[in-house]
Amino acid sequence: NLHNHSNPRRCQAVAVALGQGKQERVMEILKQKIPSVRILMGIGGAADYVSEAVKRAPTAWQRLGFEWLWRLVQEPWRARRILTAIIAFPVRVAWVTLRSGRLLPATRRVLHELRQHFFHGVQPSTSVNIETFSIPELMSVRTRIAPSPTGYMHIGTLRTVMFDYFMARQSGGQFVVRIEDTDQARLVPGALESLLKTFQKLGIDYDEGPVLQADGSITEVGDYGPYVQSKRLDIYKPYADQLVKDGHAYVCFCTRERLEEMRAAQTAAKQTPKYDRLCLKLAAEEVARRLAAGESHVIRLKIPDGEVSFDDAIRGVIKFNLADVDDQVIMKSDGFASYHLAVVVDDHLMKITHVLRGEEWISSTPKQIVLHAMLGWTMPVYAHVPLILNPDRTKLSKRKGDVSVEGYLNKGYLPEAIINFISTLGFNPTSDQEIFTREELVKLFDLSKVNKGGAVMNTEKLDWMNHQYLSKLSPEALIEAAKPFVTADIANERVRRAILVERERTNRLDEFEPKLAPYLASTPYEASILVWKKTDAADALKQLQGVRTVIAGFSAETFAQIALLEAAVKEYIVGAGLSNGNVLWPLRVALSGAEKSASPFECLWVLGQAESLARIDTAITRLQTP
RNA sequence: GGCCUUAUCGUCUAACGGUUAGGACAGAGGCUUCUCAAGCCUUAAAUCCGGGUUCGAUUCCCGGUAAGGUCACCA
Repeated sequence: NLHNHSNPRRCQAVAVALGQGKQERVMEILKQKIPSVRILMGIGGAADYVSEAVKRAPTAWQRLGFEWLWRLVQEPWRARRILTAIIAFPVRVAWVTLRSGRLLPATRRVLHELRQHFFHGVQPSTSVNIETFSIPELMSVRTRIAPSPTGYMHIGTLRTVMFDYFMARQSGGQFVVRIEDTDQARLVPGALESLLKTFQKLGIDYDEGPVLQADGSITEVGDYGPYVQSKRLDIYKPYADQLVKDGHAYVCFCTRERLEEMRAAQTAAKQTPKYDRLCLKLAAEEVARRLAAGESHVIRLKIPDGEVSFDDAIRGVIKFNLADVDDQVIMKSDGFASYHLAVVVDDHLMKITHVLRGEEWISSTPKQIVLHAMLGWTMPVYAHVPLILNPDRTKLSKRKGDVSVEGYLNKGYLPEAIINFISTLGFNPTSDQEIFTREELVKLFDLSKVNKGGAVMNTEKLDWMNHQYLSKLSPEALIEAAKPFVTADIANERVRRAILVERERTNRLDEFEPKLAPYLASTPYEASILVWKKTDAADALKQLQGVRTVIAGFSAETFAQIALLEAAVKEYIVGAGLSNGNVLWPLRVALSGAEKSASPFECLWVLGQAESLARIDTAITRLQTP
């Protein structure tokens, strides 16, 4: 039994009266299948309290904490269970406490309740509203993302995708991709392909939906297709007709002009724009006649009176007065279902259990609740995730920053970094960890821990995170990742080494291109920068000449490793009784041509012996010719 | 304007009534060092305001304020 399963935040597992040892087994299964379930404690006899199969002790007994004694007297056959609860359980808690050296949250809670009970006479909390669900049903979490193909994937969509993905993967359920393209006017050619390609680039796999093949064609996988709404047109119509037949919806012939005028008048009168139900008054014969005449029409939902509420998995209960809800169009005059009908029908037919979507959808939820009620369907769990914001705290827009996932990919952010960053925007399962593997997120994701407030997209932090991921890449993986971002030939050993050396100073892959140039061709520089701050030009010249002879004598083996080069150069410095700065500064500048650069040893390694000597010679010439 | 939602350092967040309000990014300072970067250490920085409930409120309740979302034959 799960307390209030529709809201995971308040979802607590209570395993009940299945017999000795079986409660633990149920807890175990629950914990395995639904990691978000929090198990507080299990005490024998809970089911009896819940079902009120036992008569509670008189209040005085309860207050004094002797209910167990009362029950023992009343129901001696329950002695074993009651004694287990009052003796064995505390003993076990004490044992766990001693062993771990700290109070478990559940224990703290119980102690708190006991103190409240004894010192303040507060009644212990009791469970209410128990609903029963079978475990297999809980296991089959099905989430979906339903983008409309109007361009690239929005960064906010990606976050919802990740949350959907985590929920499905952690429960062994399915993640479905469905394309919502019922608005023919907004179709963008190629947008669907681009969207699916982004899924591939990010390495996000889904169980059902359209899949982009290597040859560019699109095929579908899954048993609940088609997964593109424009291919499901005939599926919606019968439901709309049924709603009309049942009196839940009606035909409307109002022209767009009339609707516009009506709204203008309502706005002028400071009323909320809402359809005035003119066509609801039409006689059945007239409707039939005008329909037969082929008059352009839509079908509107007849929103009933009253209130609806739903339990949002992130926000808790949200209530609406249906008087504020407009009679929504569910079938458009072109014969296409509108969004509201299509989602409800599709989510139902595709057996979606959890609907995760952006906060902007909250106000359209009542329409969908009404639709569910009219069609006699049970509602999925709704979770409205917060918006991603511009630095000025308005809804993220193209004008104020990059909103497309492609855009971030093209700037050289690694897929895993983008995913890590976006998944932990508005959600963090820990108090001090920032970098999470995808597996960790799958395991730790918890809808009830998702923040309610919108979050500003902080690209500086994304840069930092990308740098973290970049520095963890293997040399081969780094070069592979950098390949699309550099124009130089990646097969060139010098290019490869330069990338490896420069990664320390790189946040994004697109920063490599300008950094590679100085390694490929020497750049002009002022001779004065060859001189270290603590010395003069004469010394710089002398040190360069000295170190040049040493480097000229290095073997190919020495040039194969940075560490060997460093050891060899430093051996020379120490042996000749010189100091690091006097030698290394001019050497480094001679090699890199810049005041700020990688270490001289790294430069030697990248450039190789011949090029290094050539650059040192150039520097020497510079110092000699004033 | 109606309805709905939200509110912890500049930013992202942690703290399920008891913490000196924790971490991260960005900032400042230091160590290291041939420079840069990285790394390490230190530092500054927050519970929107007002009531209530409570021995005790960032946390629960109410009221303000501010911000955002939404009010289509778009999704």
